[in-house]
Amino acid sequence: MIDDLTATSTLRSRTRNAILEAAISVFVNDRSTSLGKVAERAGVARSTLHRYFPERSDLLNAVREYARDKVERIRDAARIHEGPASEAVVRLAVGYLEVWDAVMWDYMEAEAAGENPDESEDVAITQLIERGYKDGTIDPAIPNAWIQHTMYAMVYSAWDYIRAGHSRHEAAKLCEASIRKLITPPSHVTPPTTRSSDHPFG
Amino acid sequence: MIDDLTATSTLRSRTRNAILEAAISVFVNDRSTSLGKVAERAGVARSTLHRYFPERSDLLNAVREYARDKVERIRDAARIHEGPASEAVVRLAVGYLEVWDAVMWDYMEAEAAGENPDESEDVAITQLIERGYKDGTIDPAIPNAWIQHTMYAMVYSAWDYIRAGHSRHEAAKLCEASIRKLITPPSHVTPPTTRSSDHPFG
DNA sequence: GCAGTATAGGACACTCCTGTCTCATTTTGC
DNA sequence: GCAAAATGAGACAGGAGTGTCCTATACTGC
Repeated sequence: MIDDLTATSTLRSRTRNAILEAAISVFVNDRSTSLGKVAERAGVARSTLHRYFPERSDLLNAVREYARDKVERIRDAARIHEGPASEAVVRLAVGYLEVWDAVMWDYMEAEAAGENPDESEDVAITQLIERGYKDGTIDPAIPNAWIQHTMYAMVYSAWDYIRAGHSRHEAAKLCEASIRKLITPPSHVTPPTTRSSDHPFG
Repeated sequence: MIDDLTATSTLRSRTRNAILEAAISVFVNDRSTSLGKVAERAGVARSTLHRYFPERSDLLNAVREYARDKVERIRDAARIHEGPASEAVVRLAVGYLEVWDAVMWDYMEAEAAGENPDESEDVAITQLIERGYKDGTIDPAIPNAWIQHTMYAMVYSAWDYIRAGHSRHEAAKLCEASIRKLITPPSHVTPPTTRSSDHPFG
């Protein structure tokens, strides 16, 4: 689990983290949740919350940064420059599943802020998919933007599948297999790094 | 376009429909939008809105019913009992794309209301997929619930793809092709009803 | 054209959320 | 154990949304 993020075990940062975690977990469902409920969720008095984040916008900005860091950390861990591009995409997706609330936040932020078409596209991921076109592990007939959309959609599916009562492990396996199906070129066989002895839906 | 739904051209029902359309289009983005903004969006005074729906909950209930009807109408039009099950799933998905706001609403409602696992599963769709397992057009290795999740996810992807500036036609095509990739059994070739001369990503 | 109906616009009290205070209590670091 | 720091609990005014009401205006069917 990636939980002790910036956990400099001092009280201040523990409280701050508790508030941010509560905020992100609550705001992904309803962005207009009252600060009172955020504080309650964090196990903290509303006055304390205001001490850390004087105005609502301060909290929102902090959550923005917090989520961005969280997602970037996962992206780094996915080593998207290593191995076949298609497998890197799968690793990235499974990683995203771990910090879905932050990913969701980032995604919504990008949508809300960016009025330009496809501003939500991430440069690093766009390049990763380009690499996949070249190394032959991603079907070049599928537009880059569409692959990004469907990757996020699969992660969301998996997260929702977990929420519906299924195991995280099963959801991750299904998510992996589905993404491979979506992006693998028609003629391509199972990528080398994957143990092909396992049935995709084991 | 499916627009003149219950359009009994009388003024009352036209106003009512305008309010409901405005409500659903606004609430899918932010469930807590003020009634003033809903009224403004509908081109109607707030007092008029209150005349039709005295309390906020009345409007919410009406939207719930309105969305449900809209989705059911699309489902009927998709003729899910005809032809290969996989193609029926594709037809259903493309239909859902037409009334995405209503589908989204239904989905969120089911999630919010249902605390039981998988309550969001729809009986008719569950049976459709079961039929697909039997007629060999849907991979029986993929769990029924997962197929439903991914189908919704693909429709969402397509809708978001459109919102990002791409054409509705392209989004629908990509959605179709992706769903086929996801659910078709490994050994299965292009289903009979589809013109196999077209490249899936034309 | 006329009576009946529907609407726009605004006033009003009420509730909830917000941001700012203050003060007592608890926890930390030494 | 003690001083400093952090927290909890509550008061308070201002703002926004809600629900109810009323009146003048625009529209409908006959």
